[in-house]
Amino acid sequence: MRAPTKQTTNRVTSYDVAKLAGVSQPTVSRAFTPGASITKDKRDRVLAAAKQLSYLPNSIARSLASNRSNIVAVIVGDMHNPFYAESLQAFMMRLQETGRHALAFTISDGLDCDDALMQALGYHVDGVVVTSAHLSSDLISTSQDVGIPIVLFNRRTTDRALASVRCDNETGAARLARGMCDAGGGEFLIIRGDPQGSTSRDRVNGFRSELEARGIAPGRVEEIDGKSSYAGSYDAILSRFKGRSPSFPDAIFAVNDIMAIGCADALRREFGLSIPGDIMLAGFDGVREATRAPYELTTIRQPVDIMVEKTLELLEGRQTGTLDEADKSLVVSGELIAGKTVPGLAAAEEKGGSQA
Amino acid sequence: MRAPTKQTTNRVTSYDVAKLAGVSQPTVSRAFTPGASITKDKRDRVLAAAKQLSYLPNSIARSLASNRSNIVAVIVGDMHNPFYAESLQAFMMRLQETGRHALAFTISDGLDCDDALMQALGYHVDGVVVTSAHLSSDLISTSQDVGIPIVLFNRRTTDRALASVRCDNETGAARLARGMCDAGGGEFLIIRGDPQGSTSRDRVNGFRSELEARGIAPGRVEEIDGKSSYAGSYDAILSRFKGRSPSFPDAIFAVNDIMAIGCADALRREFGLSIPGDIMLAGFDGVREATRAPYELTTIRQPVDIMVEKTLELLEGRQTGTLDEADKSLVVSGELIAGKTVPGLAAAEEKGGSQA
DNA sequence: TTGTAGGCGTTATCAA
DNA sequence: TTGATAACGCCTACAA
Repeated sequence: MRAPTKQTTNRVTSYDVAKLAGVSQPTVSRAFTPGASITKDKRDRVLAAAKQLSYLPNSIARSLASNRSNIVAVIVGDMHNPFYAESLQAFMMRLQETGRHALAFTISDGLDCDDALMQALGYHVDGVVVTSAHLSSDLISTSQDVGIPIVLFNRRTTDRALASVRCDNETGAARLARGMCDAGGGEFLIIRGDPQGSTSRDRVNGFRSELEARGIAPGRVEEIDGKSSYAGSYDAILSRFKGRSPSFPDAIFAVNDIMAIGCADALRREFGLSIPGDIMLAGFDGVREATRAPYELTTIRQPVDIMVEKTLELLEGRQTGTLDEADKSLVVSGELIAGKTVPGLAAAEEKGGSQA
Repeated sequence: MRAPTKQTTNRVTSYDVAKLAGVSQPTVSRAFTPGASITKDKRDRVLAAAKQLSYLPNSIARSLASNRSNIVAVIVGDMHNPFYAESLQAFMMRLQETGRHALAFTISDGLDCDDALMQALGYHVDGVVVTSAHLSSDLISTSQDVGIPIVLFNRRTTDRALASVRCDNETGAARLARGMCDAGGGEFLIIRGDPQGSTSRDRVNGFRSELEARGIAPGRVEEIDGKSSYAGSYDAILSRFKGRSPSFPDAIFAVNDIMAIGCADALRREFGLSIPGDIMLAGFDGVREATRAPYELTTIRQPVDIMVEKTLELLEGRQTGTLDEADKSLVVSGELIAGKTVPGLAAAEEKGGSQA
């Protein structure tokens, strides 16, 4: 019951529609442009013809002509970390809501962040969001030559002025440290993530600073590498405490939730410990998984939706909020999720502050 | 220290490079085309000039001219289900490895699958992968007019001949039913997913058929709706067994892992049950989370990498494996992950079969 | 192997 | 408001 279009396979263009509707080609273009000056009558005629021919405006051609792709590249590091899966999801949704789309890249063995950025730039995307990993200075300057804005998400960089959006990692981690001290922590273990990444570093620093401020000697704070992943954290805990007669710390701070989850599973499964009965635990990110029954993790929730919104605003040059002058980063504050893995925190929150 | 390019902001084209390198524009094009006929000397000169100007070939223009976008749209339903996050990850990786990229769409309140497909078609992508949700027949025929191939992933459709790749859901579910019967199951509960979706239906049917074949009366198999999500499943279990003096089944089959996980958490947390001590549990998909310490779920692993590979082959018209004539679907078999939530299965697997 | 000429389907500019 | 015409940046013949 479809119209007897002449083309055998595909490729209906605005000219075909124009001919059928009895208008010029640019008029067809206008009919598909919201807010263009065109009479309702013509627009209707064009749309009818378009429907009849199964015409769809070619976004590729539009991009070329308008020099705007409506595509934002999103480079995401580790999709196995639910925080990044959630973030990608949030970017997709927000972009779609505003008529744009996400060209998604993942970092893997074969493709590092520079490669991904390079390829993204080739599409002349409207912007690039980098959620993880390192960018070489070379690539950054290339992107500036090409005129494509980049914003780092949940990362910052000191060596170069590159816009970024992140959570207040230091303060959040300090809040957790305070809670753990209040709950009686004396010996601490930190499971760090990527030592190269600013996020892990900032959280570790925030945590340690607060401990020092509380009079905890640095010697009572150990640090191990959880490789930013569930398995990395699980294995790190296992190999750290296996064999010797284990002497566990009072409290563990995993630099992100997925490592906290891996840590919790390891502590229970491998050592039969209970949380927080035997040992306190806190994470960071506030992913869904962390709130589930086996964990109910004490953590700091990153406000992903807000961060995504801010990131896209920065890409567009719009800019709400105050940029940190030093490093061009926009910092939003995290929300303490009391959870149940640090005793006393929930009550403290209700009273609106620390019970120091 | 960069070259004194004349343009103020951006927009270096192949003509600029050609001029600097002293060649024609198509030669520049060839220099960036693997396997094009060009002397090494010229290629080197072009590449040097390109680097000096920070030139990047414009993929958009290339798409328009060559009528090949190297972009595949991936429409993903629920990113909160780790199976889909994993699948998207796998698609991104495979596409990147072959010089293509994923334009990612997510289904949400504001954008249904038809909308997403429509927008994807507008980009004249090389193909569309649909991992979830319904497509209207209208849109499908439109896509055929436009000549863009669509492949369903983990879905099939009966009403129209649309290519699809899926796991052998019936056989997998039947395998689980067999294991549960062997382990002494007599009363069953099925937590189904989207009743509209073929995947849930197929698994339910496969499970029920096997039970019947084993002589389990249909009246001993109950079915509830878990809404394909963790929370949906958790709540379904909660409201099904709360209040009345609970009479639990022997075995629960959740149609996917994320629901099985929600079910496990609910059974333990809300009712203090142990798995498989008090009740057996099986899932489907084989996501990472299901293998973790708190769950060690008995499930069927979908071979995501293979399915992704097959899906992309179908998009390209290449086609290994045998298409089911009836519904154009390519079916791969799942792998039983014995886990620990159905007793005896691990042993049975070692012996290479059912112990019927 | 290389260069010339034309076209991909749209938006942008400018008259009418 | 509408239509002619010229970009947008590249690829694909075709000819040299």
